[in-house]
Amino acid sequence: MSKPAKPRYRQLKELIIGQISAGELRPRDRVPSENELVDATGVSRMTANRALRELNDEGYVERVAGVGTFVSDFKAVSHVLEVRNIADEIERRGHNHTAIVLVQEKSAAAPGTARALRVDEGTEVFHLVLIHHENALPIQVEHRCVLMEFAPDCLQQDFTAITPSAYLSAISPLQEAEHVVRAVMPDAEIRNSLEMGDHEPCLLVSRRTWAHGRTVSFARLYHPGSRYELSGHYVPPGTEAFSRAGEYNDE
Amino acid sequence: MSKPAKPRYRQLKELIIGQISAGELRPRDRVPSENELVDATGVSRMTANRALRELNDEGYVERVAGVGTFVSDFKAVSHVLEVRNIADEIERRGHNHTAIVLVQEKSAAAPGTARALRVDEGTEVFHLVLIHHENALPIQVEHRCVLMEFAPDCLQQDFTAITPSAYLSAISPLQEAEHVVRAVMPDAEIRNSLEMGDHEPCLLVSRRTWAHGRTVSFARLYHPGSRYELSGHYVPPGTEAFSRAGEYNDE
DNA sequence: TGCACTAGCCTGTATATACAACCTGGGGGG
DNA sequence: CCCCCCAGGTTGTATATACAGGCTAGTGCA
Repeated sequence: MSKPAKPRYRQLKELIIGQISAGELRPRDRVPSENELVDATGVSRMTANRALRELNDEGYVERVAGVGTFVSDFKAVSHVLEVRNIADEIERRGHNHTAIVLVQEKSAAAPGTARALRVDEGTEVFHLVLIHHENALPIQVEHRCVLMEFAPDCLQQDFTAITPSAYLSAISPLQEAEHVVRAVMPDAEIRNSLEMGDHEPCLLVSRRTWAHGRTVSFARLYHPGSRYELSGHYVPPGTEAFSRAGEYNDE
Repeated sequence: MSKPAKPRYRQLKELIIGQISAGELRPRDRVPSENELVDATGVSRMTANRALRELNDEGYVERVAGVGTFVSDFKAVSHVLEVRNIADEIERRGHNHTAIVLVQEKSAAAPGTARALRVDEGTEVFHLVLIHHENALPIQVEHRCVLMEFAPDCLQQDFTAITPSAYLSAISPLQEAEHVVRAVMPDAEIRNSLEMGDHEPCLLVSRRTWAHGRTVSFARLYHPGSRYELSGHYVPPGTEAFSRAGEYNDE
């Protein structure tokens, strides 16, 4: 008994997603046009159109009438849980971003990290610790572990020039991301690094990213509670955007 | 000079969204079938199909082959920033939810609240304060302000039986939502309500919701940092789901 | 009464065709 | 040399048509 047989527009979508995942199509590359897909696969143009249109709606590609279809940068894929690059975020606010690298080494994965990355405890991974500054004020401590096979030249990178997040996006097409947000009290090291007062809480974002179905990286991002917030809003498609939230304290 | 004229499938979508927003079509109501739309508006069935299909993709409606198209509940609209109903969330974990109502009154909006709701300072609004428990352990303090015109019978509701979030969803189709997440230290009242230790931080979620383009409600949701986390992950459509994150601490 | 089957409506997909709008590059005129 | 304009490729939309598959209600038979 044969399977229900996936519809052809779906097969086309998966073909293209597969090429993006495999790295054959990289961000900003041109995707075959509708007519080229028609010639190559024998479907009708409306079917190719539907495949590309849905890939566009889902953020995989961006289409420009009269020009063509191009692979998106990952950030465009996810307006769900945006994979924030702290440097972009700061620059979008018109501020200046700088970073200090505290640790950049190969070391054995600690138990929690090993579980997060789904590797055996003690597996060697790249370990990074950075402090990110916004206008000279520390805004994030980044503890990151990266699987060695995905970024063999990790120790040679200058992470004051390009953030680990941007570096990983560049070398590997990120496909899945998971965030867990918690409020925690920082230990002395984090508190010092972020120049925080006593009894001031941290917003801790734990982020795992995947590519090709495998975990690539696990990061713990600590932010001073008094200087950082996460925000997001949902606007149904077709509605006009509205202004962002500010601070709303009643005292 | 006339406008570019929106495409007809878009007009159709907006027509139906409008009827949902206006309450003419309520959740679980049947939406006209493709052929009915063809007869009513003169478009071709493919055009009606595209309108309904996109409304389905966007979560406004749900379609069942052979049966029809039906208006969704709001929760399905946003898998972007899910509008969490704490009671549903707790029940999904298989736990027991109870709530205590501390305040349920009409009062003047404080400055920050007035700004968040975009009303004049001192405007009378409904003010609610609840403590939500998960298996008898306090998990959330909810400070909520609701515009009176949207919920005139707010003072008569029994919010131990139905959460304010569910109540508001039921009386008005929520369309836009905004969340801001911060780590803060609780004041004594919150700390007591949540049975928290000293120097333990709170995860504060500020949420505004809109309907019909107007702000409906503004809520501050305080959670004990040691017992609560927010999580979300992005998986591109077509990929198999993967297991959720747990706790990853290295000490 | 109760069961099986079918007619009919609904959505899902696929195709061929047509025209509009957009963008780029190149050729021709000033 | 520069600018304008147009040809051709590309996406965006609309339509008519066709067939497949899911679901329901009602018919009719046992």
